[in-house]
Amino acid sequence: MSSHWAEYGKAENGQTFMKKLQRSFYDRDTILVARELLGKKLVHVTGGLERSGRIVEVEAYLGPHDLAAHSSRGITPRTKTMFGAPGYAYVYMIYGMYYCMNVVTEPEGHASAVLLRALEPVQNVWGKTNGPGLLCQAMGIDKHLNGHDLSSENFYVAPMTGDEPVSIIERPRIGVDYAGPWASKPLRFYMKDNPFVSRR
DNA sequence: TGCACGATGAAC
DNA sequence: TTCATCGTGCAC
Repeated sequence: MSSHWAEYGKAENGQTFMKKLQRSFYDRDTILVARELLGKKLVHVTGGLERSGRIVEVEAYLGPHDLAAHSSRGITPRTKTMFGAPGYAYVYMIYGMYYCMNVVTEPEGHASAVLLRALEPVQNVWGKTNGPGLLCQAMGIDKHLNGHDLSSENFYVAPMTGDEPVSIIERPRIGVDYAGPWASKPLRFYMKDNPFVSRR
């Protein structure tokens, strides 16, 4: 795990005061990445304001063969990011009023991703974060961040030391009833008893 | 060029 | 259970 942490932000005395996940973290099995994202911290810096939240709920979308995944319809202008390299944000508009944020996983062309569904507020987050649309709203995430590199300085995921999830619950994904046999697969993961998950 | 429908959230 | 609201994908 620690090999996926990139140190940055060296102080003048040589001390490292921050770490973040690097591309190798995302370039692995999607279910593994999804589970390991639980407990990590999503950070977004805009206009000098650093907002962050602990990831407490995610969903895995495995690739074109996964009928619930956007990539199952092939490469389109929207899904282009999902077909790209790992470690980039896939952000899209849903229902004409909300944005959803994913993290692209596995090697380029694999077209898999992890949807971030809920956060526990950590810093400078005021609105609700218990749902994919709400967390984007509260974190100031919108379409201009689609395709954004998550190893960048203003938008990334970092470990929260000594804050690993105790127990992970697996359930079918939300809102994918149309996906036939893929609708019931347990690809939604959340931290047991966490009050910030979108649904129980 | 038109149209049905969402990886949602909130109200009733 | 219904509705707001509009980009996307696919039919015509």
